[in-house]
Amino acid sequence: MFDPVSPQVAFPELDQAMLELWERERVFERVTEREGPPFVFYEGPPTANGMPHAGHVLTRVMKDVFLRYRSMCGYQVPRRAGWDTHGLPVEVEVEKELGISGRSAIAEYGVEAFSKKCIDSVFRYIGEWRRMTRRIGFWVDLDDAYVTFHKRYVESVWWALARLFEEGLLYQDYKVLWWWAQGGTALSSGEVGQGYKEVDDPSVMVRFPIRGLEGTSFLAWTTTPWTLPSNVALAVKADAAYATVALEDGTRVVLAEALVSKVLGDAAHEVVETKPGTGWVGAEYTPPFDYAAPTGGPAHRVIAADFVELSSGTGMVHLAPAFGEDDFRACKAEGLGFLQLVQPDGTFPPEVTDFAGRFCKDADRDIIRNLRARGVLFKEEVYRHEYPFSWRRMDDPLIQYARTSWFIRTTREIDRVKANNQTVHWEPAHIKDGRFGQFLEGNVDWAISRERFWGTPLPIWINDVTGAMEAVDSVAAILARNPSAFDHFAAAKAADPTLSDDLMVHKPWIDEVTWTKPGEEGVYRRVPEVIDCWFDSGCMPFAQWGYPHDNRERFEQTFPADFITEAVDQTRGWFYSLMTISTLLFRDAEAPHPFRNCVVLGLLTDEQGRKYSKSLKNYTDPLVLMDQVGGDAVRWALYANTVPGQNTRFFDRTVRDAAREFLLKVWNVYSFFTTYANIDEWSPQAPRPALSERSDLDRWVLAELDYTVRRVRAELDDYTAHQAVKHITAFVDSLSNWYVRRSRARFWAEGDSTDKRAAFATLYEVLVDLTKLVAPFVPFASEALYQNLVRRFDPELPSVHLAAFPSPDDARVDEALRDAVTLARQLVTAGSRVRNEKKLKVRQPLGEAVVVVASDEERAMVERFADAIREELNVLELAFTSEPERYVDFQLVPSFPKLGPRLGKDMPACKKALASADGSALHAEMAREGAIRLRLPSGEIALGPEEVEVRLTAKEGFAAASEAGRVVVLDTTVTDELRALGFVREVTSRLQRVRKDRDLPYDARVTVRWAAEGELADALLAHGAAVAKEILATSFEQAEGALEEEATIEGMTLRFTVTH
RNA sequence: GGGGCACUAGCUCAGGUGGUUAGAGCGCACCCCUGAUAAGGGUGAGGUCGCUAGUUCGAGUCUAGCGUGCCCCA
Repeated sequence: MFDPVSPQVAFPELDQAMLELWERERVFERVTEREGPPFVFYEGPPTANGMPHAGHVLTRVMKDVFLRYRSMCGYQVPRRAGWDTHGLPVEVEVEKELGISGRSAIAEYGVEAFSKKCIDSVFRYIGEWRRMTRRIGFWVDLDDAYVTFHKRYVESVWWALARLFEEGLLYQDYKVLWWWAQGGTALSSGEVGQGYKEVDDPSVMVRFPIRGLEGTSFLAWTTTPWTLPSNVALAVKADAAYATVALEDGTRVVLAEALVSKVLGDAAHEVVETKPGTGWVGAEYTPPFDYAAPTGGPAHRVIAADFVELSSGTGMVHLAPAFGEDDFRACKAEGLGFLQLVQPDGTFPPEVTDFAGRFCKDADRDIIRNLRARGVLFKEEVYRHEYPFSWRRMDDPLIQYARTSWFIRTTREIDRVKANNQTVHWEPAHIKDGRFGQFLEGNVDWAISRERFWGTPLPIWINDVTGAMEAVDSVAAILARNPSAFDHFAAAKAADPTLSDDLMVHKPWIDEVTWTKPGEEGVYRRVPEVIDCWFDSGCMPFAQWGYPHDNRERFEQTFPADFITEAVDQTRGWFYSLMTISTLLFRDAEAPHPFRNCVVLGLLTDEQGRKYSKSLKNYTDPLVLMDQVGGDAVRWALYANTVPGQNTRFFDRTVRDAAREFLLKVWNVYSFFTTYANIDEWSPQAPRPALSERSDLDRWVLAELDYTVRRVRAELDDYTAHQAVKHITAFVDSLSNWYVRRSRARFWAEGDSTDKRAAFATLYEVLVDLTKLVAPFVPFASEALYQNLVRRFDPELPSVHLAAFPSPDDARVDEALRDAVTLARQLVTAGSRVRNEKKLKVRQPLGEAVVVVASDEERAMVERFADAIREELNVLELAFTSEPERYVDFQLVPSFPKLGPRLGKDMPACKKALASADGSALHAEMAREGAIRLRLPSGEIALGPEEVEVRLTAKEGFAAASEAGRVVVLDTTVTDELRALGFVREVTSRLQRVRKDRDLPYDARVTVRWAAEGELADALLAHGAAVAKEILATSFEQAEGALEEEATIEGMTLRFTVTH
């Protein structure tokens, strides 16, 4: 016996039961411990210091489906979790918690205490992450996760950095970067990109008096007035024309000729001279401020630069090399000096006497006022543009700021990275040469250092006297240089035994590590920087094992990954860091590495296409949704609705639809099966008829199943889950709406028969395979089915997830059968349309349906399923006509795919010739001769039967309809006999309803007494036995007197009593 | 300013290698079925496939330009 299965099911409760089952039976452990060829997966480490949302759910279920699939295919699939624990996000959370902000505040609070706080903060929401991960059914080993701040992990990262240093790929340079002054650090381009917002900024034109030309000034333009005290040069466009313009007040200004009217507008002016930009190169001028002089080279002269544009401003650009990347490069190329009159905290230094101590951008207004007062300001405007702010604190504007910084020379190796990229399978494919490829094209050296606290310390020590540098790759390497290097940490640990050993490789303790070298003066001291946390996560292929200090074998076994997937925002994040680091370090490895297949997921948005956001509250907490409709519904909805790389509007309705359309349909079939199997005491151990003994319907559904298995395997091998879902959905529809519907009577037939045994065996086999087929997608429901359908009879495997994924079975393949059913269903559709149009309800039997098909092959196909078509259309006879011309018009259309290559330019003529010819005659000719001849302008051609399609259209005047080129004609005459049969159906239906209303067991026998008059009575007298059989009545007798119930059929009264 | 992606039915979305009747779900209208039943199913209406050119015998599909939206970068 199977457990009885109610058609009503509470999926959330079922989820819980399955989760408990998995834990009780250690299913996850058994899956991962199994032997098999490896399928390597890398988990991109999330940061657990924020709440997980639906987007995280998407990546987790997408990882899960492919991993479960591979496990079921016999691979050994390691599923190690990881956590990203360093970096600015963590620091900022702690700052918020402490109510402090900025580098100096942290230094004041104490770096030691701050680092301890960071460790506490990193796993603040790990409970929520664990709960979400478990609830959605993502199998990952959270208890053996790699953690980026662990000493062993940090040492691996050090090893990577030391290698790069030795190869000259890690260097220090002075560069202009986006600088977060309040936070005291530079930001990576990815971080900067997250902080753009639209703001109004001043745009000023300032007079720069030309030396030696009394009364004449360059008119230069800038949008950052606060950089004017640090002016070093002016830039012109070499080949542009520059005009000297006399103004009303007698002064003269120089600016690009093209911009004269735009800048001066209606004001009276006269162009007195024009010369090219090159004519001004070298000219000297007096800068607007003289707080300090540039050092290291000449200054205050005009240079030519190619980035000068004439679309706005004056065509003369103020250059402050300390505060602009272009400026820096241009001035350096000319050998000019340098001046940086803003301090790292963003304030003006004391020598800028008028503005000392003020935040530079806040001083813009007063600087403009000062310029105006001195008559140097020419014009002031406001312009609106996108400007970057700190993504962690959107009130803090970033500034471009020259700093010394550490870089990885990625540009030197970028061709290797590109070649590696070319071998990766990206899904969707356009990422390779699109977003990711383009990013590589624009590659710049990776600014890797951060002047912060909580991160992997840069493992470079510099001799404070000689300047010699050393990179170390481990604690052991440090101890080899100075055995007592960590004595201070040991002392700290003695004072506080809870101090984690992982902190010995972190600030501030690591900063106290020093050494000397014999015969060399000076002390080696560490540089102050930590590194970009993207470098940490990019090292995970080896750092998760502590390689190369540890686990060399494990690393080699798990490199490269077969599969990773994350959202599109990781293109410049994890995908880049993984591939770049791997390419630089493992240059001899066979490409692709460190990942072979990468699925790039789009963003989830709300119904209006807006990003999910906490402040808008425009999404339901995924945990709440799962508790309402179940984890499988959420998973299925995500697989069915998200295409890799595409944003998806995902909201509650999507999930509810998924439950209804898919899960409930499968569940209903399952419930149907168990109900009748139990009534018949059928069990899987019962003898099963061989395939050849089963009906066409059985072999059809098995052929469909096999087709689906092949398609689903192919799609999952290609990482296109959404396509796999489509094939499964189509199969479930066929199973439910054709196989089960057509087979119902076979299951409730009396007694025993081969056909009945075939039906049970077939539906059982289909359900078991379907269960395995959908297990990677909907692990909970499939497990529930498996437990009841399989495990109770075969306790060997405790879980569907330990079973083998269904394999193609050549014995089941039957394309002809699949085509025949497709045709039968098309004819049913056409016939249903006729009934609909003629208002002939299906319960009224009709005498005959005439089918018109185009060929003998089609006729044979139809005959194979004639019974089904008759029953579906409720007609007594299914006939074929010998004179199709009576009912239909024939039209021949060229088969374009077959004829196109042969005929080429003659195609339109061929189509026209066929359309204008007599279709019936052509059809007859084809039947007679096996080919038809057509006269085209270019000559005569012959077309074979494969080269044309025959289309039939129903003629007017018949109850007929065409579908896909076939026609069904119904005889709509309702004879008395047919009318009587209609009554029988009506009465049967009413009586069945009574059984159901009384909740009688499916196999309960009843007796019926009835009374009626006229033709209704005649019908029941004639066909009472048929009614009785249908409703399991042991007697069905006409009666007099008091009867309990009454029904009206076509205006006639039926009275009856049903007794159980 | 540069790059990427998208634009298909009222809504949400599918549509290998170009092939001539462009599909699904939801919604809507009409209807059917009734022991899979607090479900299920059928039929229908609804589409200049963003616009304009081009390549081709043939373009939702390929090319170019344009428009709109989103993402990324500057």
